[in-house]
Amino acid sequence: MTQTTDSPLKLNTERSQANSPRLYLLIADKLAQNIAKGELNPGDRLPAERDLAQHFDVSRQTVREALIALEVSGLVEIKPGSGVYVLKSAALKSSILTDDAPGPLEIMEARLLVEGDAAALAAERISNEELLKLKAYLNQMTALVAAQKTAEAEAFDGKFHQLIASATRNSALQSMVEWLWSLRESSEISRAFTEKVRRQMAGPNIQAHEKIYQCLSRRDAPGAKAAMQEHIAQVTEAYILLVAD
Amino acid sequence: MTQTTDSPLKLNTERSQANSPRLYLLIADKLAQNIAKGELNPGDRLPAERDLAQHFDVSRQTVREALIALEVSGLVEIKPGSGVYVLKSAALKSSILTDDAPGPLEIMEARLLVEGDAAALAAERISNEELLKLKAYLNQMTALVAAQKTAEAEAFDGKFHQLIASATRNSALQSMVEWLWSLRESSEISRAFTEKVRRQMAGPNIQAHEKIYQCLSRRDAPGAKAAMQEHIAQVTEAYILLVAD
DNA sequence: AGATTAAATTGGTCAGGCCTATTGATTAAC
DNA sequence: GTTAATCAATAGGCCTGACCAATTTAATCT
Repeated sequence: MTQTTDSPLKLNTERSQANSPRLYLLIADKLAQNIAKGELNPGDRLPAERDLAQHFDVSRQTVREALIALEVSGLVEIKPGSGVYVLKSAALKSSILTDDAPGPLEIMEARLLVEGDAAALAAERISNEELLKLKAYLNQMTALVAAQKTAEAEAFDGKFHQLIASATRNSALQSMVEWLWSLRESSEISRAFTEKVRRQMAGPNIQAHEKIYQCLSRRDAPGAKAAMQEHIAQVTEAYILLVAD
Repeated sequence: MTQTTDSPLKLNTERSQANSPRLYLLIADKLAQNIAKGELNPGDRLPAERDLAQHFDVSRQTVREALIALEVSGLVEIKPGSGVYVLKSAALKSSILTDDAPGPLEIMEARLLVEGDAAALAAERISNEELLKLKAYLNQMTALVAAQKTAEAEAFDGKFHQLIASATRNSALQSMVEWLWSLRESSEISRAFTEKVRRQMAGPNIQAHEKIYQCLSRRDAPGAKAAMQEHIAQVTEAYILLVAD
């Protein structure tokens, strides 16, 4: 869970139709799965490049490329002369790749708590500049919703929440919000829920976001927290209603 | 902030000096800088691998590894048979990637909020079995502290907190607590922080953990939250005092 | 046993080669 | 003349085999 907005491994990008199953990506994927599956624990040293090459029946260069992909993704650390080691945070990062990702309700519950806290903190620390930016997002969101462009509107929804997290001046908090947001697309079931909600509600709730913005602009920490939690709780409610189908 | 010219890629993180200047990271860094500098605009195609190799006076494999690093970082897209293209979001990401790991105080602040919430949730959902396990951890921690084995005691400290997070029945929350805990070893400064606190305080604060356990055992959510936050605040306080040195 | 040194291991890089996919120009067909 | 098939140049994908530098481990010598 680094600051990079997208998922740790963007392996198999859009491979819907036998596109380019580049070998090193397959290898990287397999290794990542092994890490996520717990067969490789944090701190463990991976087999030597030469051994991996033999095991997967590929060249050493391909293995190297896979390992570099994993390193840049933050799953492993390559120590020249020593070996390749699984990082402690690897399990969390690779969890996005696997099916044991948190469910929609878990995500929403976590967001309720974390983003609530973040809103409260942000109310005390947000700058006027950021408030202006927030207002701008809100306006664009409003316009896009009015224009029925819900997809684009949701992009600003994300930016809105992310900016609040950023205003906490706490990068750890920011990363967590980012991560929770990214989880919406992490699993099949989450994607399905996001899609359903997207269809059900015609874009983000403008009033809810407006209320959050108002609280932040007057530096009302408890109010911001309450407004944020109310907002997320409302979305969660929509989730639950959809389950009834 | 350190005066080390932050590269767009988080490659070569916090190396004080000539640690492992792996060539492919240098190449990736240079290319990323060119992108960030605007010399390579989104949509542009990079020179061919063979040309880049000649330009940088390195082997083609090294260039390939650099390009793969850039691709995983989301800066470029590699189209087999066609070329390497700068992505639209490249400029944005190259600036985002510069930020480093959360600092000790950020970590503690995040823990204060997240673990506080987690404790409250856990109080409502923890099972008797888990309470027993928690008590067992507490006992072992106590014994180890008494025996001056602070290192082993801290291991149970971690287990204690992790079990509480687990008791929330929310895997997202659990992952975040796990991540925050792992961050203690993520950077040089955080390691130093952990080490200092470790030396200063003779092991985990038994009383604080006891209080948390008591609240959980009587299903007192607000109490558990308060106790947890008080505990973390106390550790943070200790750290701030140490900085005064 | 402890310190020192030598050997084995591991990642880093280079060289040259062959394959497949893409692309654009050439040519053939309509 | 326009379109379609063809072919060659170019791009990345992957392989073999080799050598270097850092690290680790084993052997050796106090």
